[in-house]
Amino acid sequence: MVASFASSSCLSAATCIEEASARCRTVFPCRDYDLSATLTSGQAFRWNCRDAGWEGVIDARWVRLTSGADGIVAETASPGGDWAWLKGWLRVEENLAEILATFPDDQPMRAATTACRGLRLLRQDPWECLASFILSSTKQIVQIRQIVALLCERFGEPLDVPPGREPQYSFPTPERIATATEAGLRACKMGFRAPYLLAASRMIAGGELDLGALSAFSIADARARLMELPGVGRKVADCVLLFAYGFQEAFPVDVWVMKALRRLYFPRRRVAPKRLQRFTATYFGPYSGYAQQYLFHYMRVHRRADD
DNA sequence: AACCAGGACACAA
DNA sequence: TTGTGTCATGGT
Repeated sequence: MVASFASSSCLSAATCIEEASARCRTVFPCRDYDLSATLTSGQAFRWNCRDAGWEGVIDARWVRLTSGADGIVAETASPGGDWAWLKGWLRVEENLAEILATFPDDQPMRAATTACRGLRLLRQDPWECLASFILSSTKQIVQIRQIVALLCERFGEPLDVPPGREPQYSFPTPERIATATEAGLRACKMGFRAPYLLAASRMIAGGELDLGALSAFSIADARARLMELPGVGRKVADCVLLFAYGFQEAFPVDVWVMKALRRLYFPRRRVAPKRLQRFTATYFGPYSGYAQQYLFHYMRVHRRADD
Protein backbone atom coordinates (compact mmCIF):
# COMPACT_ATOMS: atom_id res chain seq x y z
CA MET A 1 0.00 0.00 0.00
CA VAL A 2 2.70 2.48 1.03
CA ALA A 3 4.73 1.61 -2.04
CA SER A 4 1.75 2.14 -4.32
CA PHE A 5 1.18 5.59 -2.81
CA ALA A 6 4.79 6.57 -3.45
CA SER A 7 4.73 5.40 -7.03
CA SER A 8 1.38 6.96 -7.92
CA SER A 9 1.03 10.32 -9.62
CA CYS A 10 -1.54 11.73 -7.17
CA LEU A 11 -1.25 15.46 -6.60
CA SER A 12 -2.29 15.41 -2.96
CA ALA A 13 -1.96 12.78 -0.31
CA ALA A 14 -5.63 13.09 0.62
CA THR A 15 -6.82 12.45 -2.93
CA CYS A 16 -4.41 9.59 -3.18
CA ILE A 17 -5.74 7.91 -0.07
CA GLU A 18 -9.32 8.38 -1.24
CA GLU A 19 -8.59 6.77 -4.58
CA ALA A 20 -6.73 3.89 -3.00
CA SER A 21 -9.62 3.39 -0.61
CA ALA A 22 -12.08 3.31 -3.51
CA ARG A 23 -10.05 0.64 -5.24
CA CYS A 24 -10.21 -1.44 -2.06
CA ARG A 25 -13.97 -1.22 -1.62
CA THR A 26 -17.02 -2.11 -3.67
CA VAL A 27 -20.68 -3.03 -3.37
CA PHE A 28 -22.36 -6.03 -4.96
CA PRO A 29 -26.06 -5.31 -5.39
CA CYS A 30 -28.04 -8.37 -4.36
CA ARG A 31 -30.82 -9.48 -2.08
CA ASP A 32 -31.55 -12.63 -0.10
CA TYR A 33 -27.90 -13.13 0.78
CA ASP A 34 -27.30 -14.06 4.42
CA LEU A 35 -23.55 -13.76 4.96
CA SER A 36 -23.73 -15.17 8.45
CA ALA A 37 -25.63 -18.32 7.46
CA THR A 38 -23.49 -18.80 4.37
CA LEU A 39 -20.12 -18.38 6.06
CA THR A 40 -20.98 -20.53 9.10
CA SER A 41 -22.70 -23.35 7.20
CA GLY A 42 -19.68 -25.61 7.04
CA GLN A 43 -18.51 -24.94 3.49
CA ALA A 44 -15.76 -22.39 4.27
CA PHE A 45 -13.61 -22.47 7.38
CA ARG A 46 -11.59 -19.25 7.44
CA TRP A 47 -14.18 -16.58 8.32
CA ASN A 48 -14.57 -14.69 11.57
CA CYS A 49 -17.23 -12.25 12.71
CA ARG A 50 -15.83 -8.89 13.78
CA ASP A 51 -17.50 -5.51 14.25
CA ALA A 52 -20.72 -6.70 12.60
CA GLY A 53 -18.85 -7.92 9.52
CA TRP A 54 -17.12 -11.06 8.30
CA GLU A 55 -13.37 -11.14 7.76
CA GLY A 56 -11.48 -13.86 5.96
CA VAL A 57 -9.09 -14.76 3.19
CA ILE A 58 -9.85 -15.50 -0.44
CA ASP A 59 -6.93 -16.67 -2.56
CA ALA A 60 -4.16 -14.30 -1.44
CA ARG A 61 -6.35 -11.46 -0.24
CA TRP A 62 -7.68 -10.36 3.10
CA VAL A 63 -11.40 -9.56 2.71
CA ARG A 64 -14.04 -7.95 4.90
CA LEU A 65 -17.71 -8.44 4.00
CA THR A 66 -20.71 -6.64 5.44
CA SER A 67 -24.39 -6.58 4.56
CA GLY A 68 -25.50 -3.11 3.48
CA ALA A 69 -28.85 -1.76 2.37
CA ASP A 70 -27.83 -2.03 -1.28
CA GLY A 71 -26.18 -5.42 -1.06
CA ILE A 72 -22.85 -6.79 0.09
CA VAL A 73 -20.06 -4.35 0.86
CA ALA A 74 -16.57 -5.75 0.28
CA GLU A 75 -13.31 -4.28 1.53
CA THR A 76 -9.84 -5.56 0.76
CA ALA A 77 -6.37 -4.65 1.95
CA SER A 78 -5.08 -4.21 -1.58
CA PRO A 79 -6.91 -2.99 -4.71
CA GLY A 80 -9.56 -5.44 -5.87
CA GLY A 81 -9.26 -4.82 -9.62
CA ASP A 82 -12.44 -5.71 -11.50
CA TRP A 83 -13.77 -7.71 -8.53
CA ALA A 84 -14.73 -10.63 -10.77
CA TRP A 85 -12.81 -12.97 -8.46
CA LEU A 86 -14.99 -12.01 -5.51
CA LYS A 87 -18.25 -11.86 -7.45
CA GLY A 88 -17.59 -15.40 -8.61
CA TRP A 89 -16.61 -16.61 -5.14
CA LEU A 90 -19.79 -15.23 -3.57
CA ARG A 91 -22.01 -16.25 -6.51
CA VAL A 92 -23.92 -12.99 -6.01
CA GLU A 93 -25.50 -13.16 -9.45
CA GLU A 94 -27.20 -16.47 -8.76
CA ASN A 95 -30.99 -16.23 -8.63
CA LEU A 96 -31.81 -17.81 -5.31
CA ALA A 97 -35.59 -17.60 -5.70
CA GLU A 98 -35.44 -19.63 -8.91
CA ILE A 99 -33.36 -22.27 -7.19
CA LEU A 100 -35.63 -22.53 -4.16
CA ALA A 101 -38.59 -22.91 -6.50
CA THR A 102 -37.13 -26.18 -7.81
CA PHE A 103 -37.05 -27.78 -4.35
CA PRO A 104 -39.69 -30.39 -3.54
CA ASP A 105 -42.71 -28.73 -1.95
CA ASP A 106 -42.73 -30.73 1.26
CA GLN A 107 -42.80 -29.82 4.92
CA PRO A 108 -39.09 -30.42 5.68
CA MET A 109 -37.86 -28.29 2.77
CA ARG A 110 -40.35 -25.53 3.56
CA ALA A 111 -39.11 -25.49 7.15
CA ALA A 112 -35.46 -25.46 6.11
CA THR A 113 -35.79 -22.73 3.47
CA THR A 114 -37.86 -20.59 5.83
CA ALA A 115 -35.41 -20.98 8.71
CA CYS A 116 -32.29 -20.46 6.58
CA ARG A 117 -33.44 -17.70 4.23
CA GLY A 118 -30.50 -16.20 2.36
CA LEU A 119 -28.23 -19.22 2.72
CA ARG A 120 -26.03 -19.50 -0.36
CA LEU A 121 -23.47 -21.77 -1.89
CA LEU A 122 -20.00 -20.39 -2.59
CA ARG A 123 -17.55 -21.16 -5.39
CA GLN A 124 -14.26 -21.75 -3.65
CA ASP A 125 -10.77 -22.63 -4.78
CA PRO A 126 -10.69 -26.39 -5.53
CA TRP A 127 -7.42 -27.11 -3.74
CA GLU A 128 -8.30 -25.21 -0.56
CA CYS A 129 -11.71 -26.86 -0.53
CA LEU A 130 -10.30 -30.32 -1.19
CA ALA A 131 -7.58 -30.03 1.46
CA SER A 132 -10.01 -28.61 4.01
CA PHE A 133 -12.43 -31.48 3.55
CA ILE A 134 -9.69 -34.10 3.67
CA LEU A 135 -9.09 -32.62 7.13
CA SER A 136 -12.79 -32.60 8.00
CA SER A 137 -13.52 -36.27 8.62
CA THR A 138 -15.05 -36.93 12.05
CA LYS A 139 -14.20 -33.39 13.14
CA GLN A 140 -16.53 -30.72 14.36
CA ILE A 141 -16.58 -27.51 12.33
CA VAL A 142 -14.89 -25.55 15.13
CA GLN A 143 -12.02 -28.03 15.06
CA ILE A 144 -11.72 -27.97 11.27
CA ARG A 145 -11.40 -24.20 11.54
CA GLN A 146 -8.59 -24.56 14.07
CA ILE A 147 -6.69 -27.12 11.99
CA VAL A 148 -6.98 -25.01 8.83
CA ALA A 149 -5.86 -21.90 10.72
CA LEU A 150 -2.78 -23.69 12.04
CA LEU A 151 -1.99 -25.10 8.60
CA CYS A 152 -2.13 -21.63 7.06
CA GLU A 153 -0.03 -20.07 9.83
CA ARG A 154 2.68 -22.69 9.56
CA PHE A 155 2.79 -23.23 5.80
CA GLY A 156 1.05 -20.25 4.14
CA GLU A 157 2.48 -16.91 3.00
CA PRO A 158 1.82 -13.74 5.03
CA LEU A 159 -0.72 -11.38 3.47
CA ASP A 160 -1.39 -7.66 3.47
CA VAL A 161 -3.87 -6.81 6.20
CA PRO A 162 -5.23 -3.44 7.38
CA PRO A 163 -3.50 -1.86 10.36
CA GLY A 164 -4.51 -3.34 13.69
CA ARG A 165 -5.54 -6.74 12.31
CA GLU A 166 -4.02 -10.06 13.23
CA PRO A 167 -1.56 -11.36 10.64
CA GLN A 168 -3.19 -13.50 7.96
CA TYR A 169 -1.76 -16.17 5.69
CA SER A 170 -2.64 -17.66 2.34
CA PHE A 171 -3.82 -21.25 2.16
CA PRO A 172 -0.66 -23.26 1.45
CA THR A 173 -0.25 -24.63 -2.08
CA PRO A 174 -0.04 -28.37 -2.71
CA GLU A 175 3.61 -27.83 -3.64
CA ARG A 176 4.31 -26.31 -0.23
CA ILE A 177 2.50 -29.02 1.71
CA ALA A 178 4.21 -31.66 -0.40
CA THR A 179 7.53 -30.55 1.09
CA ALA A 180 6.25 -30.85 4.66
CA THR A 181 6.76 -33.84 6.93
CA GLU A 182 3.99 -35.91 8.43
CA ALA A 183 5.12 -34.77 11.88
CA GLY A 184 4.97 -31.14 10.77
CA LEU A 185 1.41 -31.63 9.62
CA ARG A 186 0.41 -33.55 12.74
CA ALA A 187 1.62 -30.53 14.71
CA CYS A 188 -1.39 -28.76 13.18
CA LYS A 189 -3.58 -31.19 15.16
CA MET A 190 -4.89 -33.04 12.13
CA GLY A 191 -4.06 -36.47 13.58
CA PHE A 192 -4.54 -39.47 11.31
CA ARG A 193 -5.53 -37.17 8.44
CA ALA A 194 -1.92 -35.97 8.07
CA PRO A 195 -0.74 -38.80 5.80
CA TYR A 196 -3.86 -38.36 3.65
CA LEU A 197 -3.20 -34.65 3.12
CA LEU A 198 0.50 -35.23 2.51
CA ALA A 199 -0.06 -37.96 -0.08
CA ALA A 200 -2.85 -36.03 -1.81
CA SER A 201 -0.77 -32.87 -2.05
CA ARG A 202 2.13 -34.84 -3.51
CA MET A 203 -0.10 -36.41 -6.14
CA ILE A 204 -1.40 -33.00 -7.18
CA ALA A 205 1.98 -31.26 -7.01
CA GLY A 206 3.41 -34.12 -9.07
CA GLY A 207 0.79 -33.71 -11.77
CA GLU A 208 -0.94 -37.05 -11.22
CA LEU A 209 -4.21 -35.16 -10.94
CA ASP A 210 -4.92 -31.78 -12.56
CA LEU A 211 -7.59 -30.11 -10.41
CA GLY A 212 -8.11 -27.38 -12.99
CA ALA A 213 -9.11 -29.92 -15.63
CA LEU A 214 -11.97 -31.37 -13.60
CA SER A 215 -14.35 -28.50 -14.28
CA ALA A 216 -14.72 -29.73 -17.86
CA PHE A 217 -15.55 -33.28 -16.72
CA SER A 218 -18.93 -34.83 -16.11
CA ILE A 219 -19.79 -34.98 -12.43
CA ALA A 220 -19.30 -38.74 -12.39
CA ASP A 221 -15.87 -38.52 -14.00
CA ALA A 222 -14.77 -35.62 -11.81
CA ARG A 223 -15.94 -37.52 -8.70
CA ALA A 224 -14.09 -40.65 -9.77
CA ARG A 225 -10.85 -38.70 -10.27
CA LEU A 226 -11.16 -36.98 -6.88
CA MET A 227 -11.79 -40.31 -5.17
CA GLU A 228 -8.47 -41.60 -6.48
CA LEU A 229 -6.85 -39.30 -3.92
CA PRO A 230 -6.07 -40.74 -0.48
CA GLY A 231 -8.49 -39.54 2.18
CA VAL A 232 -11.16 -38.72 -0.40
CA GLY A 233 -14.30 -40.85 -0.37
CA ARG A 234 -17.75 -40.17 -1.75
CA LYS A 235 -18.66 -37.57 0.86
CA VAL A 236 -15.50 -35.46 0.65
CA ALA A 237 -15.55 -35.66 -3.15
CA ASP A 238 -19.15 -34.42 -3.24
CA CYS A 239 -18.27 -31.49 -0.97
CA VAL A 240 -15.54 -30.40 -3.38
CA LEU A 241 -17.77 -30.93 -6.42
CA LEU A 242 -20.47 -28.78 -4.83
CA PHE A 243 -18.50 -26.07 -3.00
CA ALA A 244 -15.63 -25.55 -5.46
CA TYR A 245 -16.68 -26.77 -8.90
CA GLY A 246 -20.32 -25.78 -8.75
CA PHE A 247 -21.79 -29.17 -9.61
CA GLN A 248 -25.25 -28.33 -8.31
CA GLU A 249 -26.42 -31.93 -8.12
CA ALA A 250 -23.59 -33.11 -5.86
CA PHE A 251 -25.16 -34.21 -2.59
CA PRO A 252 -22.70 -34.82 0.24
CA VAL A 253 -24.23 -37.06 2.91
CA ASP A 254 -22.60 -36.64 6.30
CA VAL A 255 -23.92 -37.69 9.69
CA TRP A 256 -26.15 -34.60 9.95
CA VAL A 257 -27.71 -34.97 6.51
CA MET A 258 -28.09 -38.70 7.10
CA LYS A 259 -29.93 -37.92 10.30
CA ALA A 260 -32.11 -35.38 8.50
CA LEU A 261 -32.99 -37.77 5.69
CA ARG A 262 -33.90 -40.59 8.08
CA ARG A 263 -35.90 -38.39 10.42
CA LEU A 264 -37.69 -36.24 7.88
CA TYR A 265 -38.29 -38.66 5.02
CA PHE A 266 -38.05 -42.18 6.46
CA PRO A 267 -39.23 -41.93 10.08
CA ARG A 268 -38.95 -45.16 12.11
CA ARG A 269 -37.85 -47.26 9.17
CA ARG A 270 -34.51 -48.84 8.62
CA VAL A 271 -33.14 -47.66 5.29
CA ALA A 272 -29.79 -48.65 3.82
CA PRO A 273 -27.38 -45.76 3.19
CA LYS A 274 -27.13 -46.76 -0.44
CA ARG A 275 -30.88 -46.42 -0.87
CA LEU A 276 -30.79 -43.02 0.79
CA GLN A 277 -28.07 -41.92 -1.63
CA ARG A 278 -30.28 -43.05 -4.51
CA PHE A 279 -33.19 -41.12 -3.02
CA THR A 280 -31.18 -37.91 -2.92
CA ALA A 281 -30.20 -38.28 -6.57
CA THR A 282 -33.81 -38.16 -7.76
CA TYR A 283 -36.00 -36.52 -5.16
CA PHE A 284 -34.49 -33.06 -4.66
CA GLY A 285 -34.28 -31.93 -8.28
CA PRO A 286 -31.56 -30.25 -10.38
CA TYR A 287 -30.27 -28.15 -7.47
CA SER A 288 -30.17 -30.99 -4.98
CA GLY A 289 -26.81 -29.82 -3.67
CA TYR A 290 -28.39 -26.56 -2.64
CA ALA A 291 -31.25 -28.43 -0.97
CA GLN A 292 -28.68 -30.50 0.89
CA GLN A 293 -27.01 -27.35 2.23
CA TYR A 294 -30.35 -26.10 3.54
CA LEU A 295 -31.01 -29.42 5.27
CA PHE A 296 -27.53 -29.50 6.75
CA HIS A 297 -27.65 -25.99 8.13
CA TYR A 298 -31.22 -26.37 9.32
CA MET A 299 -30.35 -29.51 11.28
CA ARG A 300 -27.34 -27.87 12.88
CA VAL A 301 -29.10 -24.64 13.80
CA HIS A 302 -32.08 -26.49 15.23
CA ARG A 303 -30.21 -29.34 16.86
CA ARG A 304 -32.28 -31.02 19.48
CA ALA A 305 -31.38 -33.03 22.53
CA ASP A 306 -33.46 -36.00 21.40
CA ASP A 307 -30.92 -36.77 18.63
C1' DA B 1 -17.65 -38.18 31.91
C1' DA B 2 -19.20 -40.69 28.09
C1' DC B 3 -20.39 -39.61 23.57
C1' DC B 4 -19.75 -37.68 19.16
C1' DA B 5 -17.81 -34.97 15.24
C1' DG B 6 -19.53 -32.41 7.41
C1' DG B 7 -15.15 -40.19 7.08
C1' DA B 8 -11.92 -43.14 4.89
C1' DC B 9 -9.86 -47.46 4.73
C1' DA B 10 -8.49 -52.28 5.35
C1' DC B 11 -10.51 -56.38 6.26
C1' DA B 12 -14.13 -59.74 7.32
C1' DA B 13 -18.17 -62.36 6.22
C1' DT C 1 -22.08 -55.87 -1.57
C1' DT C 2 -22.65 -54.69 3.64
C1' DG C 3 -20.75 -54.66 8.35
C1' DT C 4 -16.98 -53.67 11.97
C1' DG C 5 -12.65 -51.81 14.06
C1' DT C 6 -9.29 -48.26 13.72
C1' DC C 7 -7.37 -44.00 13.15
C1' DA C 8 -6.45 -38.39 16.60
C1' DT C 9 -8.34 -34.83 18.92
C1' DG C 10 -11.25 -32.06 21.60
C1' DG C 11 -16.23 -29.98 21.97
C1' DT C 12 -20.58 -30.62 24.16
